[in-house]
Amino acid sequence: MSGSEIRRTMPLFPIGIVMQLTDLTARQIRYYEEHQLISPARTEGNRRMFSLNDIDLLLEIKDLIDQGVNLAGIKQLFSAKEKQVVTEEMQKEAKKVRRELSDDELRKILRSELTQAGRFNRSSLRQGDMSRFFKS
Amino acid sequence: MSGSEIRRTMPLFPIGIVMQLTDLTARQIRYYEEHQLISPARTEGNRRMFSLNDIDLLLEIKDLIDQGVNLAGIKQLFSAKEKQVVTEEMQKEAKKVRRELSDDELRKILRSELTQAGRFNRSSLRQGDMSRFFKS
DNA sequence: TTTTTATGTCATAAAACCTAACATGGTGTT
DNA sequence: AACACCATGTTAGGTTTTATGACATAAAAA
Repeated sequence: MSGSEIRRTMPLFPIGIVMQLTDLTARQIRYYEEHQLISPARTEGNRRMFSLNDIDLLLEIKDLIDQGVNLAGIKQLFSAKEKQVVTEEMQKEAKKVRRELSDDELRKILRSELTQAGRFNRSSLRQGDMSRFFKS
Repeated sequence: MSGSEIRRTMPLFPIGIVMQLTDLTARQIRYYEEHQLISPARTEGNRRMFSLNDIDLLLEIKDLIDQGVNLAGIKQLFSAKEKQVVTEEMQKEAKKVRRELSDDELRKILRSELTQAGRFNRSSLRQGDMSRFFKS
């Protein structure tokens, strides 16, 4: 493991490249940032730098706009998705905890989970997948 | 398969990012280009844009320089590697052809290959592998 | 010692990007 | 119809980043 790893969150691309990759105009990209659908990093000199995740988000935004969803709607969908991620993590954590519980306690938890079911929207957006970008 | 695929050869990164990723100075990168170890693409406005492959090459150059190899040597190594790639393709092709040959002809070919063995340097450079960059 | 190699540094010019402001075609409301 | 708002286009003026070319220099090679 070298020290120079890049994450999907690492800011790599200037806006010009992102324009090509997403087929959005600079105006659109900046507008979406202004409305907090994305938050690209900035260089010391204040230039936007986008990560792979940012590009995924922009592609999702584009899809949704093509489907007639307005920015307010997209914002809602995004925050719903965040919630979903949170609940997924909660579920994992719950599983961990369960293993350390007695069967008795486990039954209690299961019962309470069942009575609270359906709290969150379970439908998922198309997951951003950069694999279509990186062919060898 | 969408129309917006990115290949390892697709010019994506400006020199500033490449500097961070490779820990080389702009001067070094330009010098290596001047001596034809890399050939990054150019924008309409004449700015260098680097692909993932370019970055791999730069990292290999850096490694070799750290090991005391000079630019002339690196150039040789690179063209040797190209040759190797070619021979690999030749070998594949040869395999294909062999399947269409009679056992008799096959024996002839094998004999001639054996008598000509060791023509090319078989040692391989560390293959550039961007997987260290793209962690999820 | 002289030359070559690899890199640093500086000056100048241009490309790419920034923000801010105003313009405009739809869409929805009164 | 008149108005307002949304999403985007366009233009202007300023800053950052990159390009090239020239000169400087330490280390290695000749």
